[in-house]
Amino acid sequence: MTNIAYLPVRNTAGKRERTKVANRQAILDAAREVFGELGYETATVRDIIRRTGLASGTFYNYYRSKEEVFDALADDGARRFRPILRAQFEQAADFESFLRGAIQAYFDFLAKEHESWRMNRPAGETFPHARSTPEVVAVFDEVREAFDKVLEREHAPKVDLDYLTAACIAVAREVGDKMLERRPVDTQAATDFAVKLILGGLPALPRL
Amino acid sequence: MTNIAYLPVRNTAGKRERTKVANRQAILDAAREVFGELGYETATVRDIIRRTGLASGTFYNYYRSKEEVFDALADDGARRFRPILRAQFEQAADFESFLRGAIQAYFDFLAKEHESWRMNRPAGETFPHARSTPEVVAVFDEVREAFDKVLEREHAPKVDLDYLTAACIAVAREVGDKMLERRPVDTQAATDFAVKLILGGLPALPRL
DNA sequence: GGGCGATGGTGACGCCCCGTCACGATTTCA
DNA sequence: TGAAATCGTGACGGGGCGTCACCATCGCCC
Repeated sequence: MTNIAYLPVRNTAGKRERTKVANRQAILDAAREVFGELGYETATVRDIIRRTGLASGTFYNYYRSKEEVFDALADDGARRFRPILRAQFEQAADFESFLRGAIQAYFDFLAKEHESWRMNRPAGETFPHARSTPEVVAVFDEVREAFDKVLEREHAPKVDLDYLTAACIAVAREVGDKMLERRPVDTQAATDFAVKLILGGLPALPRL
Repeated sequence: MTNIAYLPVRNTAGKRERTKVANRQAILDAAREVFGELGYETATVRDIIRRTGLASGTFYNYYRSKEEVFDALADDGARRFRPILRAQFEQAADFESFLRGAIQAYFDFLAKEHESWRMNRPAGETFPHARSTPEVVAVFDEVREAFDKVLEREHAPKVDLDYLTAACIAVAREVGDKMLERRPVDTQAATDFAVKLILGGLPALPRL
């Protein structure tokens, strides 16, 4: 009888494998903290790795550069947001409810992440706006696909989907940013604004 | 008779002053080229200064860092765009014509600048999205002011001006970016899209 | 026009961060 | 249990950064 319960922690593969995922995660966590405290520009690879207690060389066993670890963080965010977006799509009755659900979800997501990012960052410091990492592109594509399907379902006139997607994401991003600067942070109001702008504009768009 | 024509090049102040503006401009020009060829991240202060033939120390007599010279370039663009924007405002009959004029002007401006920036830059390389330099903030403020006045003039209902401005600039930026990726670059179509989206959305916006 | 103080270009220098690599410890597998 | 593979380690060379003492040149005034 090979009862797994008798073997200590055998349920999570070999030790090598375990420390690998642990290190990768530790670096990611440290990077999130350091970027939050020092700002992206100021932070150095060594600031990040120092916080993990690992040696400097070890960093490069996991990521090639500060940029790559930042992208990994962005990917991480996108990966966590994707299922939320998908859920909104699946339970949405029409375009309006999808749009509202998606934007509301994004703003809530933003507000929640806000804390873990902007912590003590020196004012004025800015992040590189999310790059085109695979997962981020995937979110963009997913939004376009969802738009396509929902508008198709409603027999809405064909419009420039690429522009529409870009515009919607742009509005969500920028209004989201402004929202975070206000006290109190009102995701409801911001959502209402963004949704009504887009929804009102949609019928006026040039047809293809 | 102190005829200026007899004095050679006395019209442009002393030599010190002249070389100063010349150097500053040379650095700015070199920076534009280098950023265009190498991308912002890859470019170094020494890449820039090397192209001017000046010594490395001289760079720091004019700018404190690569970031600052980039900001100066952004300021430069904003400063050149501002009068265009202002002209659109002054000759606009109503909100629609102002919006259309401003966005068309911005897209034309973008398309024109496009050449001098993206030259041979390695694909995927990205610029830090325009920072909050004074002149850039001024453009943002000017847009908001213009919106305010035009909407006031038309007795349009009060809406969240900050969100509206942010949203419009966001749409213009992002649709502009996408526009530049297409061949041929069609500023007309892009303008039409952006204007109709915003104009359609405006009446639907929540009132204050 | 000549001498003197101020201005600003110069490039070597020290500093720090980067990415690598040879080494050794630890784990895996037979 | 011993050999092989894996991976953490930190010292090291390379290079970009920002500074500074030096000196050529300019502006100014006698």
